[in-house]
Amino acid sequence: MELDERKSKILKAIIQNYQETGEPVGSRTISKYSDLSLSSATIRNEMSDLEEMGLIVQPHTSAGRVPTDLAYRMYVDQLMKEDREKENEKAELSVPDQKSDFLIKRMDRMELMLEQVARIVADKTNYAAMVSSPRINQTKLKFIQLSRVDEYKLLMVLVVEGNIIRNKIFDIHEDLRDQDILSLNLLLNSNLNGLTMDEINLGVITHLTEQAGVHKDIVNRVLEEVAKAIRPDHSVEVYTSGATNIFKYPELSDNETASEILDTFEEKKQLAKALSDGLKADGHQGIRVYIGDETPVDSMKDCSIVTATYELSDGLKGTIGIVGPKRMDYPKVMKTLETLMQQLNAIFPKVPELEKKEPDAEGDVNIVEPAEDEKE
Amino acid sequence: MELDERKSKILKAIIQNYQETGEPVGSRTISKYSDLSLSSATIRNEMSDLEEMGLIVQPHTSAGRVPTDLAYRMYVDQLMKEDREKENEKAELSVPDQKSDFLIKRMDRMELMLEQVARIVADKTNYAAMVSSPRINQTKLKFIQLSRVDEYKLLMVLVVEGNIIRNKIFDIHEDLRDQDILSLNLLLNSNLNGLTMDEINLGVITHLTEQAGVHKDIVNRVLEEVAKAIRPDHSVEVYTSGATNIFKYPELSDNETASEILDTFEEKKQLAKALSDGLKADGHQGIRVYIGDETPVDSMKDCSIVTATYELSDGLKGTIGIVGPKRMDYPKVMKTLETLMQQLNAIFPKVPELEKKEPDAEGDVNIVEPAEDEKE
DNA sequence: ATTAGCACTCGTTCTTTTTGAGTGCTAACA
DNA sequence: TGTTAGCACTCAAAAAGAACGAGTGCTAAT
Repeated sequence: MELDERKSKILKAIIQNYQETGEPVGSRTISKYSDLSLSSATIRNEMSDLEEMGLIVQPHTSAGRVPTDLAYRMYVDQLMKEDREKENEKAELSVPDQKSDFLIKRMDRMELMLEQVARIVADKTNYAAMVSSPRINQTKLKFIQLSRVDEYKLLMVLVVEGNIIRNKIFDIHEDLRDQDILSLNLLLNSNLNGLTMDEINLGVITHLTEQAGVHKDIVNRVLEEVAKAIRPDHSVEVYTSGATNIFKYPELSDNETASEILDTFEEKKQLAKALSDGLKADGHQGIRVYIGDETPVDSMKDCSIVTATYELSDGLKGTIGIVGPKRMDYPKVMKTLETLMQQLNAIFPKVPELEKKEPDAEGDVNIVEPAEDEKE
Repeated sequence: MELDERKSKILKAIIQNYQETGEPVGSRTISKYSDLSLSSATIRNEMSDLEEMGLIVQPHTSAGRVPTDLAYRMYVDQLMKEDREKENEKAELSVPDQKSDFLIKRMDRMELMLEQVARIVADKTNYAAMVSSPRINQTKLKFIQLSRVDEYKLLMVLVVEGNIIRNKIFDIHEDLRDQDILSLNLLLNSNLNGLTMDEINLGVITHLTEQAGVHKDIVNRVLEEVAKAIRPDHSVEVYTSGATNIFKYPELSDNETASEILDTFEEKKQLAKALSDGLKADGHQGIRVYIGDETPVDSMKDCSIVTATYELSDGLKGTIGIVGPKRMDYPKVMKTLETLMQQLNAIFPKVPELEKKEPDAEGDVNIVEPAEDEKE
């Protein structure tokens, strides 16, 4: 059977109506709701066809129709598109940044900012939001330094490309003069700086340990940490917000389902997996839509997930995702994500290296500066 | 009216039965359940008295009785105590530590460890758990260092007592020779190390800025960060786990209530407030119980909260809390928290300063070392 | 003081009835 | 040939009613 113009319109009307009400939608409703003026009887005939095509089903005889996953897929891939040009109701969500910070107090850490982004998206859309911290793909070591903290403790500071900082405190049991520390620093910096994971090969390592002499175990421990710091797929944090929004959708808020979904949100590992999925293949403009069974997470078979990939200046890529009922407002969600991406890109311009900062009097914040102690 | 021996027993029986079943408990049940062999009629008379005393109520005529908040209060304060000596079913929960780390992979950060503690407690009790990171009361600055990262960026590393590390990257717009950095470091360390918040007074500050000469704005920015790092009541993280456990208790799992509670768990600020409450006045062994309306959080009027204060070696104090229905198993929960405290204390012994670490070959972990970049 | 007995209450559960939204089909119409 | 009015039919959900039974309070006997 053919999905002609009229059938499309009817299907779209059904989807949109169902999106709003959450109730199965009947022929009479469409007859009035849509602009094509047809009697309910005609609509019924068309609906019958649509059902045969597997695009809608009725929960029981004498109920209205509900779109199937297939219909949503079709909606997202085709039907929706046509409207999207017109629809220009400026999605005015404000990403917290340094300049217009009326929404946010201080955003001096990436972590806070991602949390805020999640919150804003969740508030704006009324769905649940999740954001994965960017993961680094191939990072250069930029700076390394050892310093003595007290008699038995050595502090190591690593800075990698993107100004991500990593600290580690070592206990030392051996004698170590300040002079030794100095030369170790020199040794490490001159040999390691600017190198990527791959470039630190056995040659470099043996050279280092040889040079280190008696302190070679310190060098080894340093190398271990370096490896951790620049390892490509080092684990990813996930920030979430608005998980309880699912209670706004009856089809998700029976205890069984809700509990499972919320569990997943608490146990962020699975979310991380779902989000990193989107990183691999960039669909249309980096936005991907998973409908029902397509979702990579078991507990969300009754949901849809929309993800988008963001990229910060240093090539740090992360994903932001929205979880809602299958009847979610796809156009709105996708629009939201799109403008969000644009804004993020505007804030973090893709200047290859050494982007010059405009010197603004006070507290000009380092955008990528996640490393701090765990407080505040 | 007098709460005699028998009434106590009956009340206790009611509470315990209700704790298990969640259903109003009737006279017949008690007549059989409790060891005092009395007919249901007698129990009924006593119950009538208990109701008059405000210790139990019936949801409606012809229903069993349910304990009031007052009854729980009495139970926690008195009734329960008697049994607690006998009850020695060793609460075997294993705090993740370095030695017995079968439960945990790597605990090289406080953050991870607190998360794990929350998880374990939640799993063990079947209630929701929350843990606040320790807050520092009066901290000394231990170490400070500036280093150049690249032409326009200066990295500052602070270490404060307890080996908490804080990083900050400054943009610099002025000329700064390596020699200048060295002397700045010298200047800062010799003047600030070992000082607490209070001791860094105007005298010290003016002396510093004077000495700094042209670089006095750098010093100012450093001081600003120092202030943040050692500020006494710097904000507190809260780790939670098992929030969805509330679905196990029907009285909490209608959508309205559940949604509110879960919201509170997502919005951790309120939890932080509730937890910090316990820090102030140490009740019996640091364990406090809030029943129903006593809870400091509005959305948890239908819950009870049990909190305990833990203290790590460096005088870092935090709170761990358990949220459950008012009919929670108080003895079990309190027991759990008690043994947990003991274990934490065992792992972090209260040696005043410079606790000697047993040198174990590899990766001897710094217990208090929260500061790292946001990954892993 | 305790208890057996009994009438009474009232939420829960099960069954029945009613309602109405929605369908499919047919026959008439343009 | 496509559209529509009309009508019988279905079935979930809502409303109404009946039966149940857990639990109570009271009284009278022990």
